[in-house]
Parts: sequence; structure tokens; C-alpha cells
Amino acid sequence: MQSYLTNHIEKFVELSEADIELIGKVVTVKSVKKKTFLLQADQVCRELYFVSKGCLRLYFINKKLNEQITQFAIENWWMSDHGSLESGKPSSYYIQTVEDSEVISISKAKLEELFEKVPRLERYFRIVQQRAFTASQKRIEYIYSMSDEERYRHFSSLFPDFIQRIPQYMLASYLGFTPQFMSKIRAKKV
Amino acid sequence: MQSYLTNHIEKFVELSEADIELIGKVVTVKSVKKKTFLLQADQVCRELYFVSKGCLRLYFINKKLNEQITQFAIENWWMSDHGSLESGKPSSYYIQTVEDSEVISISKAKLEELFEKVPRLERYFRIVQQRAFTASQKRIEYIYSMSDEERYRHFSSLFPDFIQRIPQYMLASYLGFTPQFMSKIRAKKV
DNA sequence: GGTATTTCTTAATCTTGATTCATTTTTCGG
DNA sequence: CCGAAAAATGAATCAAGATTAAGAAATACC
Repeated sequence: MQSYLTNHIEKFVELSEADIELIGKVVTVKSVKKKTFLLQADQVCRELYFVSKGCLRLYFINKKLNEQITQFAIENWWMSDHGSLESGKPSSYYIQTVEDSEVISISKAKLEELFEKVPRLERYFRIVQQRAFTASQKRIEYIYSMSDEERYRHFSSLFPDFIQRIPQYMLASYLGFTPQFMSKIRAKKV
Repeated sequence: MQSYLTNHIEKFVELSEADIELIGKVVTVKSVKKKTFLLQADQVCRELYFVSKGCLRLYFINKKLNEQITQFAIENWWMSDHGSLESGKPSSYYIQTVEDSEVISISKAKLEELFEKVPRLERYFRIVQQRAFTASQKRIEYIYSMSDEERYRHFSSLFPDFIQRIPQYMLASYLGFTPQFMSKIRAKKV
């Protein structure tokens, strides 16, 4: 039985019917209401989440006790705390739905088993991981080459649809500035 | 014949003698003098570099015409412009040796072939890529949760040996502030 | 449909780190 | 070992964005 997930995987590697069966057996599809936590700080992260519908955010609480968002995941993106996943240590992050969402999850343990049975998945995850890394590097490049205002305008022009989906204060957090500053910028552009 | 590279790979996956042979055939080991460019902006990046000895930096020229370093690679780290590597488009980055170094390089094309012959390497690169991504995410977390001064002190305490190896202005660039500001911080701490 | 909670906006003041420019110290090639 | 270039320091002024403190506008909930 095909799923959003196996569909996505097949954009990168071929899967047999048997592979799809095996994958189907170890993943869990969940409908999750807005503002539900999939991971909370101090818990060990044991799963990877694939968004088939909706939007997740990854954030931590900084020293000033504000939420600092470091990632969003929308349709066809994975989200997890790989640090906690690998080390087995408690996470310092929260993963929460921003909208009512549909999430496909797989435990780290099951995924390891799955790699033995469907080695092609190593390739899929290598490619996905590489893209994530490239995106993350690009983000660091932007942080260091644009002012906050420029970064806001750049992000808005790249993802006009996305910024409609999320509250502005979340975008401000993701871009690393205050909601007040964001209002200021938006007021300018008339 | 074992190399620094196959040694490193074997920390993550098992290799047969035949695998090691195959890998040895497609990589090139080079001794590279300090300040040599392995990649320059406007060139298409076609290779991945593994540092067996020495240190590389990845940087671009920002709007103010300053060098902005986004990554260092020391022993046992890979460096490349994955963006350019994947897209085939010219890079906007420079990769340069910071010290006299020994670099093992493999072309993207050869690596693709190698994945067919030694599928276990997919796993190795998946793991390596995942670590790189985690490190990159961690870096973004630090950028958004510490002031420049805090980040400098944090970095210094984490990598006291490394900061001895590189000029201070390179560290300032990597941390995203000016050499003048770095002097100021260092002068404080007496 | 009205109240409570979230989200967004405005404005004054304050801080961190940039900029500019000059000087000193270190490193390196010949 | 010397001169030139590279790297580090210092101090004065400046700017981007934070902070604080209201209030206004949306949204959600009962």
C-alpha cells in the first residue's frame, strides 16, 4: 500500500512491492491537532517524523525564556532531534504542530532494522540528509551575509505562501529577531 | 592498502579487502601547501575533499567584500560545496588550505560509481552527512542563543587547541564579527 | 454574540557590536 | 637578519535591532 512517505522515497530510489510492505509495517500514521507536542524538552527523542500534511516547528527555550525556533517542517520534510536520537540523551528541544497535521513516524530502532532489510533506504536517507545539510549551510550563509531586515525580505520573497501559514511571531523567532522589530519592518514597506 | 580515509570509513561500516582496493583506485591523495585553493568562486565544484592532515576553510565574499568563513575542516572531516556538486552550477565559495595539508579527494562522478560497487558506502556517507547536519543545526542554535562574546568564549573553551592553529581574524570571520571586536573581547579577559 | 486570550503594532530608550582610522606587533620571504 | 606584508590592537563614533511598556486588533472559545 502506497503512502505519502513511500511516494516520496520513490522520487529518489526504487522500491519493490515487498519494500513498500516492510516500510508500511514499521511506520505509524497519525492525525495530530494543532499545538500538539511530538517531543518535549527533557525527553529522549526516539522517533523521526515525516510530515505528510501540515506543519511542525522545532524550538528551544533560550536564556531569556523565549521560544527560539530553529526549524520548520512542511509536507515532505523530516523532522527530529538527531542529536538526542543518536546520543540517547534527553533533548533540549520541543517539536510541536503549528497546524492540524498528518505525521508519519518511525522509531530510530525500527529504522535501524529497516536499513538491514531494505538497504536502498540508506541511499534515500543519505540524499535527504545531504539536502538538509545543504539547506542548513545556506541558512548560515544568509545569517552572516544579510541584515535581519534583508533576511526577512529575502525569506518573504522565497516563500510567500509559507509566511501566510504561520503566525508572524514564529517567523520573527525563526529569523532571530523580535516581533516588535518585525512590525517595524512591515510598517515601512507600503 | 589502507589509507586515512578507509580507516575512517571502517569506524562506521565494515570494508572487505576488495572494497578497500576499489576505494583506493578512485581517490587521489595530494599534499597541498598552505593557502592553496581547492575551489574558487565561479568554478563548478566537482569533488569532495577529505582532510587526512591539516586544515581547510570554506568561505565566500560578502557584499562588503569581506571574506565570510562558513566552515573549517580538520583531520577526518569532509569538505565540499554540496550545493554546486549537486546542481552542477558554479559555486560562490572558495575552499582553501589554512595550513600545509594532505587532502584525499574524490570526484562526485567517481563516488556515484563507487556507490554502485560498494553499497555500504551509502551508509557511511549517510552517517557522516547526518553528523554534519547535526553540527550545523547546533551552530544555528548557538548563533541564536548567545551573544557574539558568549559564542567566542564558548568556542574557545570547546576547542582550545583549534583556536591556536588558525589566525584570529579567521575565527572572528567564522563567528561572524570583526577582528576589532575580537581584540576588544580578548583585552577584557585578563 | 460577547468575553478572553493570542497576536500584532507603536514609540521611547538602551546595548551590542560595526565602522573608521591609526598604530603596533608578528610573520615571512629573500 | 632585514624589510615588507600580514595580523592584531586601540579608541571614537555610529547604527541595527533589543527592551520596555502600552494599546489595538484578531481569533478562539463558551
